Amino acid sequence: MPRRARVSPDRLLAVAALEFAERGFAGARVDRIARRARVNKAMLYYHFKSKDRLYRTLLRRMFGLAAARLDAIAALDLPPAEKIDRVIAAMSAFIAEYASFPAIMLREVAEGGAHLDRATLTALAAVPRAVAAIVADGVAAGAFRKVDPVFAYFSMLAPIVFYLAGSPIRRELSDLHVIDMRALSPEDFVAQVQEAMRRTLAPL
Amino acid sequence: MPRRARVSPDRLLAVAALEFAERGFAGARVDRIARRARVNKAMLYYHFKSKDRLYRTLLRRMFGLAAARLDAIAALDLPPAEKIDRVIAAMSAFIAEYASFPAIMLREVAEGGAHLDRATLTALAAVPRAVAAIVADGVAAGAFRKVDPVFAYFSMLAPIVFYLAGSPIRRELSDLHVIDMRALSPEDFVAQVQEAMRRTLAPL
DNA sequence: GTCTATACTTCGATAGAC
DNA sequence: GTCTATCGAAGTATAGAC
Repeated sequence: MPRRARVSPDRLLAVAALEFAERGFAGARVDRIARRARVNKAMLYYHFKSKDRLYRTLLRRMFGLAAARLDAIAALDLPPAEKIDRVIAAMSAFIAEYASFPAIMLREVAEGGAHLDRATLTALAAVPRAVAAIVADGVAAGAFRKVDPVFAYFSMLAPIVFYLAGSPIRRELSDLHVIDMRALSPEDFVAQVQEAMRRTLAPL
Repeated sequence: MPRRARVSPDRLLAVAALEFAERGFAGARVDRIARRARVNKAMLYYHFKSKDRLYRTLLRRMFGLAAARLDAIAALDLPPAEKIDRVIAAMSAFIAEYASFPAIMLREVAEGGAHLDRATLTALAAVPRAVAAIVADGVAAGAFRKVDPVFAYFSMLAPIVFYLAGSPIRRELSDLHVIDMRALSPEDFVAQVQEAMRRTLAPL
């Protein structure tokens, strides 16, 4: 066993996630990622070839993990309303584990997928696909009223992603006494999204 | 009257909005803004001093305009539910006029307000403040159930901003035949958000 | 106010030793 | 696999003529 673990690509990716979430693709600095991961910059290039490939590798993995969890929920034998509840909880839990996810997602949507290749876009698309499938099933079974699955996807995940990605700016606004939006806890927020989706999807 | 209008800061800002929306602050290129506006780069610096100040000027104006429209709605003598309906329609109309708004908003939330000064953050905060005030009034008057105003703000505006900012990536996904999410029109989307908010806020 | 030319800096990427 | 040193491209900003 080596005294010090060999440089693990996983750790590099975790550090890169922080940098890309905070600064975006263009604002991220390869030097800074290397320094934060305490590896040499040349090592980073040895493992990932280029900044682009590092970024795409990170996103493919992140979106793949998120989609896998949603697919697992979709495959359960549960009432559609219960699945939606779990999807919301699962995304919130996923973000608690991968705190960089919301900012990266916001940036990538704004970016229009500019730096992404087909494989990465496919991984990204698996997230709305999983949610839309659950909603479509619920509508077909009469458990939900006739809503568009894409609308339902946006109205449950956009608030969560937006709200959680917005923690830094809310803190900034509070610190400068511009406006205080800290009263609502993330847990309460998620619970309110669940309640809102029950009402939004209920038949009648 | 001069043959060619003098370089107007307004036109520079409109062009800058496109560039910042597409590429973000770090990805935006001053050269490119100048070229797209068909002015000399030195001219741009003459008017705005620096990239930072150009960016802040743009954001202050954009958020100021949006907040002014919401404040006007808040001041009307209407039932709270009707105001919420109008807020959603107004934001959608605002984005139709200023198409760069959603992407810039997404990026700035992800960025945590890094490039913003106090005046710009104040302008930005006026948007949630206006919405939260309407919701709080509605709750106090018993027209809405007891929801958190910040939650209500995110659940009505995040889907709209996210969905409209996402047009480029949805087109990209369609073109590559990854997933097709074009069935839902922006008008239908907005109408569904209005319906969802009615249900979310209804007493009981 | 408007332009050309350029100074100065930062960054992504690689060569080459070990 | 890991490091030091550095190259070349690209970017922000300004000096100075008109």
